[in-house]
Amino acid sequence: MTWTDERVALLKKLWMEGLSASQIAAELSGGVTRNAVIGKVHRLKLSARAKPTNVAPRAKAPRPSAPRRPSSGGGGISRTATTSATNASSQRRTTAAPTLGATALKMDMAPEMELEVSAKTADLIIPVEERVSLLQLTEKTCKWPIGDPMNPDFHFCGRHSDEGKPYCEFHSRRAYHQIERKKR
DNA sequence: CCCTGATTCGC
DNA sequence: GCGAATCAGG
Repeated sequence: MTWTDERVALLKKLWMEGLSASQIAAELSGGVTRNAVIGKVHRLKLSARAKPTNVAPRAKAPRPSAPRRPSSGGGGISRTATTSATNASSQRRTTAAPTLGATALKMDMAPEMELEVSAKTADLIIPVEERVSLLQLTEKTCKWPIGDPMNPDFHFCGRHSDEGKPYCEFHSRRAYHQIERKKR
C-alpha cells in the first residue's frame, strides 16, 4: 500500500488528534502496521504532536550497530547477542526481617475519620484485616498505596503479587495500562 | 505480559 | 521513501 495524499492527510489528522500509532494503523486499511505509521510520522517530521512550548532533549539515542535483519542466506547462525554479560554477583535481598514474636503493634486509628476518608477516596477499599503497613511489605505483596499518607489509615494493598512485580494483578493493570484502552 | 513512541538501516 | 526489527520506557 502506498501513502496517498488522502492516507497521509488522515494520518496527520489522527496523529494530531492524539491517537496512538497502532490505532491509526488500524484506522488505515491495507495492512499498515504501527511501525509504518510511526516511520511515516517521523519522515513527515511531525512527531511533536501537542507540544506547545517544549524542547525535548534528545538524550536517548542508542546505536549499537548490530545487525538489524537476518537478510538472506542459509547460514542458520543464531543471532549476534548484543549484550551477553550475566551478573551473578548482584544479589539483593530487601527482607525487612521483622522481629519474630515481639510484634509491638499498637494500631489505634480513628474509625470515624476512616469512614469519611475512604468514602471520599472511594477507589478501592481493602478490608482492615488485609491491610498492610509499609514494614510488612515483601517481594510478594502489592505495594499499591491506598489513602493519603498523611492520614492514619494509609495502607498498602498487600495482596498477592508475583515476585518481581511490584503490584498485584489488578493494580499492575492500573499502574501501567492507561485507564481505558480504546479498541475497535 | 500488555502497550507506547523512537531509531536504525536493509531494501 | 518505506517499514521490520529493535530499543527504551510506562
